[in-house]
Amino acid sequence: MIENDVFKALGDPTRRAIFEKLAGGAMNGSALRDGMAISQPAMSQHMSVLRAARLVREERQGRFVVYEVDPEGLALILGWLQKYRSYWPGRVEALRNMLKDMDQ
Amino acid sequence: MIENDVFKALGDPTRRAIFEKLAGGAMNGSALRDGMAISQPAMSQHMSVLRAARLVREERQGRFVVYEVDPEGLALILGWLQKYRSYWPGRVEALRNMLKDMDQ
DNA sequence: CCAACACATAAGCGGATACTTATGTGATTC
DNA sequence: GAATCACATAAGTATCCGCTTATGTGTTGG
Repeated sequence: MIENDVFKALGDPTRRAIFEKLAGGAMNGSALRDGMAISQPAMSQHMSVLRAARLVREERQGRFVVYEVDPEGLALILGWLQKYRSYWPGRVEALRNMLKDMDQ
Repeated sequence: MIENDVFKALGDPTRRAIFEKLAGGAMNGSALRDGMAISQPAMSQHMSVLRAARLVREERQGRFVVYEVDPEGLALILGWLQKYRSYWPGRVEALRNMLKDMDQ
């Protein structure tokens, strides 16, 4: 149940911070790590969780592994949210219209 | 950090099932419970988590507590997703397919 | 009143989770 | 080819989570 993995992955503030940083541009683990008070194994484990949730994908480049946002995970959340579209509040009306545009 | 609460709340399949059932219409705890193999205290605890995440709100009616979807929680997720909307477009196709699946 | 009902809270338990230190694997550079 | 670097994996630990049973709180109706 990958839907579960996405929500669980994002249910941790450290992983959301990592994801947000990655959304600014692809980078390797060391680059991700600096500025963050997190050990190398911890980062590696978080990346593994994010990858399983399809929020992040990776590509090996020499001795580096470059991580980048995988849109698939976001699409999973969007798909889940679609089921409850009728409850979306007026404040996100613009967002709803945007999805409508994308839908056709 | 309420954003954390939303993702954590949805990172449990039982709670997503409860939420989905509630999305079909407001109801009390006992009504929620039947058809689900879940004890009364467990349900009460789940409702507490969902309420804290602003995914559900409640209203006491006599000796019943009627629960209903609180759009605020969904808005929080949408708000979070919006930060990464530049990653959405490539996935419209997947979203459409997901919608198609859900339609049947 | 009090019995029945709807729900919340307390306490305890097993498994999951996020971290740590130590070590392994693979690639690069000198 | 040895040292170094980037990352993964192993193993241990403390905390968190979701469940259970038992009990408490508040409401309704006989």
